[in-house]
Amino acid sequence: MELVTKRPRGTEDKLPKEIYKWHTVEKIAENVAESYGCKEIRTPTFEHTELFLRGVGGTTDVVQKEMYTFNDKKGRSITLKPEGTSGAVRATIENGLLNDALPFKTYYFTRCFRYEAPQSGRLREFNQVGIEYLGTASAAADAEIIALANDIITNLGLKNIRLELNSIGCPKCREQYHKALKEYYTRYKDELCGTCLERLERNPMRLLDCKSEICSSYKDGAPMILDYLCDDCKAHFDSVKKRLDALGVKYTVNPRIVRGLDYYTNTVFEFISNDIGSQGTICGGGRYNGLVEEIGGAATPGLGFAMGLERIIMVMENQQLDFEPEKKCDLYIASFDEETNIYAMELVKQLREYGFWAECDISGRSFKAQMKYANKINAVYCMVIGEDELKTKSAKLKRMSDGTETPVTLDDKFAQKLNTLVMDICL
RNA sequence: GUGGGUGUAGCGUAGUUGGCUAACGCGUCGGAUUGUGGCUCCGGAGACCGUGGGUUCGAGUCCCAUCACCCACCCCA
Repeated sequence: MELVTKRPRGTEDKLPKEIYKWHTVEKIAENVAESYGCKEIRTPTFEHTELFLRGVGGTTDVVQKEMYTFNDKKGRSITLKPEGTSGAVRATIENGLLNDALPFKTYYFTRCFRYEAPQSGRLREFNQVGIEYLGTASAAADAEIIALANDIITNLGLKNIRLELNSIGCPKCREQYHKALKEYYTRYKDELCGTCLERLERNPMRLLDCKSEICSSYKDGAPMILDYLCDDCKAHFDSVKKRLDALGVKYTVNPRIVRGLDYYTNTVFEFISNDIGSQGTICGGGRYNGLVEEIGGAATPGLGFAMGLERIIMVMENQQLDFEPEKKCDLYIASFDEETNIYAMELVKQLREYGFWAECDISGRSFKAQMKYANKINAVYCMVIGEDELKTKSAKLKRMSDGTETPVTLDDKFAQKLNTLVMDICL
């Protein structure tokens, strides 16, 4: 068959046979987030482009060349979320959630879209779980949210993950730092690329993640933000570190972590794996004290992180970690003709009401083919309904693993009987 | 955006210096004397050889383009 068109570049189909991996990861992330008091929020897949221009920042790579932006039928500029924070924060402000008890803690699962060159661990549409805390400026919150991320990683069983930490200061120390950066880079002004000349004026920190060969070659000698932190920011960073020590969360300070989104202030961090190739960051986040105000809310501090679900699953696969196993069919009921098949359907319906995974033939297959099918789908039990069983309302439950049979009466206690048998197998 | 590698049925592969109806394994569907699966045996379906051009009497095999995937740079989740 010739397909009209294939799946777009950089996208993935998550197939039924591997979906249990996703369920495993999502469940653990959700449980941990809720144990910290986070409630789920669901926001639109697309937003007005303006949100990301303001939130993420007009000089970032994400905004400048990676967004899926288009005009809708009324000519509005719409953008598919390139990241989760902006939308979540917009929604909390718009719905007045910051008027309730603070801090406001929330989590979400979302798809993100970035037009990039796909490679291992980098897709154009990818999934992440995000956490956001709004309304607390305390270093305790920084430590708690990093611990939260760490807990998810630990509960998933991930090994060899390192946490890198940095502080990029507040607007006050940023001012000093920008001045130093500007001074440094102005020396090479003649060699810088066009966008960097613009960055030099508008946002000198973005010079540090330019990909052009010449600009990036000056990165190593550039001044580092840690040396320009004001007293408050230094104290904040020290407190975060102290608290992480107390919580037993191991980290290394990496002064080069800057993060590609403009909204970050103070603490920034990344959890990194070496097991999945060069795109090893499985979690990234930090504090963003200016974001709420930037997109139109009352000045409110905030912080958060996002984990890349595809990358986490890759790590788990490479480390051969356990996922919650797939469910199996509890009972398959085979039959012979229309009459017995209809009775089988009735029984299956009852069992499903009890929460069992029960199946019978819906393809008009021969009895033998039905048995083969039961075997193929890994049914735990199977039962045959023929003329006799129909007449006597009794049958045998056959355990497929070893063939042992248990006689049962097909009355209203049948489901309970099956339940005890299924439970026995689990033990 | 820049390099390198790859593209044959659902999956994994073979296809010799270009030559006849493109092969094999797994999977799938069916069958092996009428009510019991897994093993074995037999059979069926399923591929315009990524796509489009070109060279040639003739191309899965050669050339060009294009698309996609993989890996890396970079950046990030």
